Amino acid sequence: MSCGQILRELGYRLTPQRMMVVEALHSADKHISAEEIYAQVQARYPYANISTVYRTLDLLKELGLVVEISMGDDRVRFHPVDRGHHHHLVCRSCRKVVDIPETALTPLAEGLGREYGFKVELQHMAIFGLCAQCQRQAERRTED
Amino acid sequence: MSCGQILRELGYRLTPQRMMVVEALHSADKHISAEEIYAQVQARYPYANISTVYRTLDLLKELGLVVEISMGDDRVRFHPVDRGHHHHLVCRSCRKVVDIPETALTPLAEGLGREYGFKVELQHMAIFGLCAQCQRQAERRTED
DNA sequence: TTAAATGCAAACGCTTTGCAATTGA
DNA sequence: TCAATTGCAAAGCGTTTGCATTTAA
Repeated sequence: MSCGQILRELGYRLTPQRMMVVEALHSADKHISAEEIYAQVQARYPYANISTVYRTLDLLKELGLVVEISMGDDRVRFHPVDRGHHHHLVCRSCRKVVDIPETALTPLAEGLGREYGFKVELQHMAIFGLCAQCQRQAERRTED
Repeated sequence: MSCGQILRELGYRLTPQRMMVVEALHSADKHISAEEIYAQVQARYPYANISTVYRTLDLLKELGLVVEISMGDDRVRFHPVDRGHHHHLVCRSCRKVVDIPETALTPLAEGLGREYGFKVELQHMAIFGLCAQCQRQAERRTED
């Protein structure tokens, strides 16, 4: 069932603005920020307002249809959950993001569950560090 | 060697303001935000300014003496590295933070290094999810 | 003595909010 | 019809910046 249908079924109005936000979320091949969604919506409907975008995203988050993730910069990004789960290796140096499968973290999640009773949120996790390329650059600088 | 000594040795001025920021960082038993540091500094020296706190934190970060970590709320927190490394299980529901040893993440880090050439930043990582207590509450709500 | 550091005030960028006008069901 | 939703404008919040003044070395 689509996000739009779910909204209507739960008694929320399916406004054009909400539809456009949902479509922008689904059209994105990568995680998308509120401002990027707003830009897409505004291109189709110039009177659209960014506060509506934020309010729609809040609603979708509340309903569990969308997850929010921080990639280390200050703007938060969004992703529809029906796209499947995966995680992200975020390079602190070049900001490149590599996606990794959900399974890469299941052993960790199981371990933390066993040890601490903590249920790791396995929807979208960002792991920060240095990518291979930036590691090599860092080594070169150290050698000089 | 203390942060203060290191600063001076690298040619930076050891001002009272910088000393107070460093002391606030070390006095905190948990990770501390810029505003919390500012509050402590201001209590001792009322003319202190929060921009000086931010500038000092930037410097300490640059020198690798302090790490920055986001616990999911919008304000970033800080921790002196000489306190040792560890990680955090942050409950998205009650915001409680449980510290776990660095070793809890080494298998994951080794795996990601092997598979993707990615060097996980093992200084301070925040892992989001649900604590045991909030899991039970969530279950109870579902049963009703 | 003087470059580095501070205090101040203003700006910044993202996000939220109050309120009157609009609109989906 | 009428509560839910929107657009607008303004504020909120943590953080950053430009600049004149002060200060550690």
